[in-house]
Amino acid sequence: MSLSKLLCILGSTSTGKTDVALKLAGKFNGELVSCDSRQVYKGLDIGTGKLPGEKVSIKKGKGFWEMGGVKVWMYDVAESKKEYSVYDYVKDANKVIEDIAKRGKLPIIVGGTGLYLKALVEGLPNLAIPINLKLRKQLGSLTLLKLQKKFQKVSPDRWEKMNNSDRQNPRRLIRAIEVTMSNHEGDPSSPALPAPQDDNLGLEIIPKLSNVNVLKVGLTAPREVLYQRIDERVVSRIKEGVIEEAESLHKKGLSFKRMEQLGLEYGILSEYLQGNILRTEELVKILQGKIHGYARRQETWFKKEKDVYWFDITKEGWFKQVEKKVCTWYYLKNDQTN
RNA sequence: CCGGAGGUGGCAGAGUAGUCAAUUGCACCAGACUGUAAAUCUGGCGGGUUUUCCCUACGAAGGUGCGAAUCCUUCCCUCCGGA
Repeated sequence: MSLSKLLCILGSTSTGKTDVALKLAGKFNGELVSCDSRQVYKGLDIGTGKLPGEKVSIKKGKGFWEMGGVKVWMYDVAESKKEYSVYDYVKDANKVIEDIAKRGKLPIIVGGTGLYLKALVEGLPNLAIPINLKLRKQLGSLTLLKLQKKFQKVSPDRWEKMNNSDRQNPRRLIRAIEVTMSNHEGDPSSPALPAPQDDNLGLEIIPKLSNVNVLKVGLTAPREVLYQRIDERVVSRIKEGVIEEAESLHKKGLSFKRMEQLGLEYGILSEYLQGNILRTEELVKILQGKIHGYARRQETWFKKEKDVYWFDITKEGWFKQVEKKVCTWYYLKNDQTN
């Protein structure tokens, strides 16, 4: 792969990642690659914050959006009715990144979805084990207790290693069973194979980004500031027409059930459109609270992310420092690892 | 001014004499997370250096009682109806 450098801008929602990425793209000849589990869907625009905070011209090209002359990829790559998972994301994003690099541009990943970012940059061992719809449907009707029993039976050793929170998480249990069953080659009664710690099944299909010089720039703000920004953004998005956006998505055939799966704005908006929330004042409050929680979850995930250069966006001169950091990294020869 | 309803922890809202520091939801705090990740799940959430321990708490002040958020009295306040 001709790829050599990769810039990641990460951080929780409403820290202004896209704006920063756009500016850096202008300076360092880059193109953006969105790493967001919801921006991949067509039609979810206002609610997922596809549009930058600062005013720039927007054109839609083939497979990308163009903002102020900068290409932005991985928007609108999936239909909102269909499920699109990390697996799809890693596959598609890899192609996009490779293509950007081939054209001699700097790929800039703009990420709010920690799992996707991790999968893309570091790889995810079990990614190649596909979803087994039949099995999921079957397991989906079981109670928590039955799921636990089933998993204990199918893979006692992995059960032992599982933490308490995951043991009570039906979704995780189902996937764990799915992974184990696939290792047993569909026969749960056959002897268990070693836990797929390091299997590289997926690596042939999904190349991990190896030998790449990655710079991770993280954006943060104190809680109160973050919450305030979120609160303001909720209000302005309603003005921009998220409600109408959700409404038209539903008219075009997106079921309320599916909207709920999409979470946050769309999940709550679907409640609103169904009349379960009456006043928009209340809608705003609920949205704000939910997004605070989301931001918190993102923070706890990103806290563990290694080698991140963090910048507090409330500190004087933070952007200059970001630029400086990126600049020295960008012009550094690749063999002089930093 | 009269009649009716009511004042519970940040909010909403249970409890209506002992098992209540007080169900629950939200918010908030901390955390997990190898294919739904804006998802899903776990723990905490009056104060006191761990505590089967103490203190302060259910509008305020008194009272009854072994014991009150829960009963009685007065007061303050809120809401609805009548004037």
